Amino acid sequence: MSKRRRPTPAKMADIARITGVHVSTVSRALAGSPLVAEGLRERIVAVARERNYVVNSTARNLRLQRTETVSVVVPLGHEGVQGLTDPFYVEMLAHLADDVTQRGHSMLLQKILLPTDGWLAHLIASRRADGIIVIGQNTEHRALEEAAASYRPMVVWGGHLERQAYCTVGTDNVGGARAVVRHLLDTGRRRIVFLGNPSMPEMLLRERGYREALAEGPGDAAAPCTIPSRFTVEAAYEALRTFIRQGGSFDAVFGATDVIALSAIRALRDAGLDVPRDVAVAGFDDVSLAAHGTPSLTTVRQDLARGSRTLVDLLFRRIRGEDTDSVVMPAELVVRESSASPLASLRRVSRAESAPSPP
Amino acid sequence: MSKRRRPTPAKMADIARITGVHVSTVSRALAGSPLVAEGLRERIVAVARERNYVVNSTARNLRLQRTETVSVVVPLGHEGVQGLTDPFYVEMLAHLADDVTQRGHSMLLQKILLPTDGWLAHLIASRRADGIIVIGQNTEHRALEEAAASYRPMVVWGGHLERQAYCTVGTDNVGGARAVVRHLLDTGRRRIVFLGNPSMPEMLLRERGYREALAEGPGDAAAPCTIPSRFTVEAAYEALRTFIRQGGSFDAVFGATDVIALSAIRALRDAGLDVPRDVAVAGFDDVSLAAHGTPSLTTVRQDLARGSRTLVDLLFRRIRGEDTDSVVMPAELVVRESSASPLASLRRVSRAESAPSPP
DNA sequence: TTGAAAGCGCTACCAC
DNA sequence: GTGGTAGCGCTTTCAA
Repeated sequence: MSKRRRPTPAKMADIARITGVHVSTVSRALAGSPLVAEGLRERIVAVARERNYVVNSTARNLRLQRTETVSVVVPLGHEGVQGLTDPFYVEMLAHLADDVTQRGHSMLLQKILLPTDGWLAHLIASRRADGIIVIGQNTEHRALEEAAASYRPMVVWGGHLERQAYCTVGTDNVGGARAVVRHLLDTGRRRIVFLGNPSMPEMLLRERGYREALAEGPGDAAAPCTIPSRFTVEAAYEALRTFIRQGGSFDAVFGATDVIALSAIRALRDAGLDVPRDVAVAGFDDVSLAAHGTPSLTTVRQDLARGSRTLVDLLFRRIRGEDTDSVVMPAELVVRESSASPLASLRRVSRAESAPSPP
Repeated sequence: MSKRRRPTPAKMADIARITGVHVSTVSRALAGSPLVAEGLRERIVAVARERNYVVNSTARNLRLQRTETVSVVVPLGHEGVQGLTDPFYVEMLAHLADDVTQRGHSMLLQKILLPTDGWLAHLIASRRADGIIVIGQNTEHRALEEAAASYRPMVVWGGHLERQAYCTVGTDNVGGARAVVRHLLDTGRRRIVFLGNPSMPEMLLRERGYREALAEGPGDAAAPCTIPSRFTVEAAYEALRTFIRQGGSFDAVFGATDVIALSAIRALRDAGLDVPRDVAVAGFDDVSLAAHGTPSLTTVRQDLARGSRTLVDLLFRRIRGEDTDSVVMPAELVVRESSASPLASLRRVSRAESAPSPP
């Protein structure tokens, strides 16, 4: 309603005037410089605190030629709001917020919906941040390659591809996928499908691990079969429903992410199939939901706390001008109910179902 | 490894030199001022684009006395990483990222773990942002009140309390809670417990709605009973398990949030109780998970897209110096499986259980 | 130890 | 229309 005047916040010159010294002395005092006499410094700090004065970071940053800010950017293809809602990204974000803050920097969060040409170059050129952390390559491998040619302080969470120019931190996607598919084969599954979108590097690597495990597996295992699906709840659900409706035959689903795998479980149940009796399901990520559903989800754990720490650590080294190699962290297979052996399930089921008809 | 020199990015003076005009002209041209001759402007813009020049926002902001940035801050008590992971916050964040970006501003994300005295005053004084959006009051009502006395551009997502000084946007918590509890009473439940932490304003209001509905309900309904629980998966699970173990008697649980309600379902199941046959469960928020679980969750929907838009809209009006009133949005009851009538369940169950029936 | 002054990169006012 | 210039609030070099 009323447009009252905003109270002008104190500036360094005000503090200087009040304490009767020059601004440069205030600046030194507030920065804890040993040049300022002990007593004077205390007096200045006291006045500053009393007036609730905090150094203007814009002016400070202009002078110092830095921003004390890290940009965290999430490129999303057609995933929309849902994309950022994937628990994987979220847990990563929460960790990054901690780790970046701990280094005394602010965190700028940027969602890039439907990346347009030059978005990354523009983001870099605007110099709103001292460094950039990109979460997930999505379909932006090319843009990242180009940016890395001239811009150093950037680290990417994602899959490590051959001969890539940019620095990544990520899990051993191939190894993790191999382990989980081998586990499915070991528990008697023979027609395993892959549900995911191999146009994203991480998914591509997981699919590669899937193919490798099948190639090394028993001779009676069915050939690899990839059902393309974006990584949203709805997309995965629909993709699998369609596959089932079209008569696709399989006894296990390896979802490229946990969100995909959990959607697969729902699609299977809605199609009247039992998990794990009829179809085993496994995912990738080990988001917190994975352990709590019914059935709980077999998956591959990614250590996000460590991932976040590594991302931030490498980024700050790059900001300092160092060069850093990519980091591939080991993956850990987590076996839960959704991939229980069909034989075990059969036993359990027969007990329940045979009860009414006493032999 | 090698500490290569970072290439110095172009500045406005460079563009001026190249095009043979003065910086002020470049500034005007890039700002699209009608003062610059058409042809000249195009030439300048072309050179800038070619050199990949983007205006230095720090310098620009210092000159313009603003930051083109909005701070989104999430105060967390003892919830830790889990707090930010609550799907409710996350969906809100994703929307805010869109809405803030759409206004041409950047979004600073700040998690405040275990708020210390003066955190908000400090955040405001640092002037890293033109305005602040606080998501959830948590236990910071006092701090918000104090800040609002002198700082205008701040909007808070949360419950609207009597005589509060700061501007909030939120759902009608009392009304939503009343509706859901009335629904539980209507479907035959009589011993309804509230699971949540009334020290947070939103939860307090939901608890008030719960009490009001019970007070207005049938005479044979049990007195209100609040089981204190923080809003993390683990806390809610443990709180209810303990209550059950101590012999608490109830036939319905109203969780203060969906995350709490979903944890309650797990706790009940693990205790051998069937939802909704033995105990009905309802939540608040309608996060995307609520619809997809087994059983699906009865809850109160909050319109986050609208909430986010309103928050951002009010904030920008306040940044412009306007005064704005708080907004309370209507709540919508969403009835799903978790609160199905015990009679209906009984019928279904008896059909299934009477078949084997050998005692 | 403290003060004075330059200057970070930009925008806007005032001349012409 | 365009150029010159002051100044946003701060840090740091150089003098004293």
